[in-house]
Amino acid sequence: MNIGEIARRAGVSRSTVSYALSGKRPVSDDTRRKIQQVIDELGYRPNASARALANGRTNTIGLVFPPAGNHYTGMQLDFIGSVVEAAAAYDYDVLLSPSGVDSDRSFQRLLGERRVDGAILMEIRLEDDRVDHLAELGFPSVAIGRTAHPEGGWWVGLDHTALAAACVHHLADLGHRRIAFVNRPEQLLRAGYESAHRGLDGFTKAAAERGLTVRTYCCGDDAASGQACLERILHDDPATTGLVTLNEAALGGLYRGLAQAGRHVPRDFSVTGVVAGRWAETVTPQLTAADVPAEEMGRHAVDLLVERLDHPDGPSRHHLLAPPISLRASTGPATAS
Amino acid sequence: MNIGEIARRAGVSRSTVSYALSGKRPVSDDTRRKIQQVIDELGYRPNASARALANGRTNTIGLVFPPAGNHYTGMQLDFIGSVVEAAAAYDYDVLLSPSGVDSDRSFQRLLGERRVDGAILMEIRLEDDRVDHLAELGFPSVAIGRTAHPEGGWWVGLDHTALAAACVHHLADLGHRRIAFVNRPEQLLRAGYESAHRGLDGFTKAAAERGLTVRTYCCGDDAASGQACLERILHDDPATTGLVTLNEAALGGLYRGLAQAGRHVPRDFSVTGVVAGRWAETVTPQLTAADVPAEEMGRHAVDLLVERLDHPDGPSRHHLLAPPISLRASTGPATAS
DNA sequence: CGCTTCACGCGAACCGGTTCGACAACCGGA
DNA sequence: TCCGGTTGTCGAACCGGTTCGCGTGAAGCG
Repeated sequence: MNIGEIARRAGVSRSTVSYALSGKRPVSDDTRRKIQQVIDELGYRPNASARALANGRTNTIGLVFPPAGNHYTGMQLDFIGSVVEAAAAYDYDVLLSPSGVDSDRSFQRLLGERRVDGAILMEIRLEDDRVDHLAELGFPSVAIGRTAHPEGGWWVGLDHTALAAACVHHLADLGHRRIAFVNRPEQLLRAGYESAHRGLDGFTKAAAERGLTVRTYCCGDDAASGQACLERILHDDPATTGLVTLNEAALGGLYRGLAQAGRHVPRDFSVTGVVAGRWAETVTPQLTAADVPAEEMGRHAVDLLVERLDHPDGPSRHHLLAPPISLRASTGPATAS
Repeated sequence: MNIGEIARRAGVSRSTVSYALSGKRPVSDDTRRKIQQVIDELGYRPNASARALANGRTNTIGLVFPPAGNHYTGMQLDFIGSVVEAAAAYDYDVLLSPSGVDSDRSFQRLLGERRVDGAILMEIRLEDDRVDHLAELGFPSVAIGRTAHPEGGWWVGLDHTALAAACVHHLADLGHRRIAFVNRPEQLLRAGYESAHRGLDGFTKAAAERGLTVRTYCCGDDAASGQACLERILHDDPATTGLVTLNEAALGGLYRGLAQAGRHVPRDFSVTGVVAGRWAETVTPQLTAADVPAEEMGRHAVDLLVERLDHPDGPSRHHLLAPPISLRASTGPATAS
């Protein structure tokens, strides 16, 4: 069942059916009604591939996300969900593309074979060849994250530097003098992940400003690693009274480590960081944290991409977000020890 | 840059280029080399829409997942990740389709417009019109979950009945006599979600078998609801000493409620349920639970779908999984009270 | 009444691939 | 030398839409 069949049954030509559907040329009410009736009767829908071939747009956007090998964090899930939902509102479908080790292959599929009109990139690195590559090609894309040279690019990012610094100031204001930083896994830091780098920067600078004694750690994205990391922290400096973390997935393990060391949160030890709000609330006591507005970021990314697709020659745009710290129950004044 | 351009530069016809690429007819080594050289030079890749139009296959599978309105659980994330990864291994892309309120619209896009060759459905209901609809159409699809009448269908499911029963027996063996069941939200139960129904069934029957006193609850998919639910449980029957849950997202809240009621896990109260292993380990004490093998299920679903696509006339297949309970630290003998 | 104007619909070309039938060149065997 | 079979290549048709240019009949106008 194709457009020719509809045309035949309605007693008109294929082009007339096409115009009746698209409205790009006037069609008399009579014929339009007749065509619509046949379409409803047969439940006809135009073939997406044929349409994409003819007018050069697939009405699909690609979402390039990290490989499953690493554990997913809740934040990534929220990104995916909100991107899909926002795209649906614009009548775009979302094609998932794992950007694994051989990111070239996946990229070739998306771009070279023209499967998508534009792309949204997650898990950005400070020096990101994917971003550079797309920029060179002039291919419409929006990054969720910000490279070291974001000027002139399209992105929506989180001000990790400021957020980590805010966490440090929060702890310093409470009187903490010896604190630790729990980062994402070392492998990601070495790969240049922007959140890991900027977060670390913000933490280090703010701590220096306040004259704090600090230690920084990398930690795997799971509970067991979090627990192990906390043991190292207390082993390296038992006088530590607080920590800042970017590592959502390790949070449960950090709490467990504290409980087993007999440190009560927040009486003996304060915990804070940058974490999606929904996850900050699952731990007890609930985490005082800068809540990552993942859903808002996903929506923004789609809005920007659609704008870029609709106005290819418009100026580049971006959003830099810096949500405030939500005070919950995991931080408190440093005890005189 | 298209196949005609390649043909021109290589001094051959378009069909020869096509055959050189597909290998469906012999091409002399000389011409093949010449063609390959031009292709490499120009970085040519065949247009996916054109190819899909010509041979009737998109090399894309649709993943129909629940709308973002409800919170996602970690399990769903694991499904998505493993499906994408498994599909990539077969050279399939994955198109995400939110099956929201107007699931018809999204379905029409996927099927009517022929965007995908097959589909994987998540969040199955006992009476699921999507499954029925696809079965009527003979459209290749695989369900992650099992309807009330799974005979002759393609699916990969979890034996929630058996798993919930196993949890009850585990608690009963430890001497618990009064236990509660914490289900998914009431809205989902009413909608007929299979895990909620079968889990409840398994719990109820096993409890009756063991002569236990039980209460069952529905609980929202977030920590606050979990905490509230636990308060209700202890209010309704303070002598309750254990619970079984399917609700991953509420788990943190349940623990918090217990802590605030002064019940120590596992000394005063035992907690168990059916939860993805990775999340069972984030809480303290770690949850004794039947670990949902989400990644394995996603892989199986893709395997089945690809088999169905390759052999449209083969007999239907399915996998019913029933992972054992992993003993961790959240259950213990009932205290004589 | 003859002329322009406009609304409407048609046919053909095109998007970029795949596939089928035909044909030329070459080979060995009778 | 002629014939039959291979091998390699080509042209044309096709997949199912969109879009451009043109023709036609009716309405508008002096």
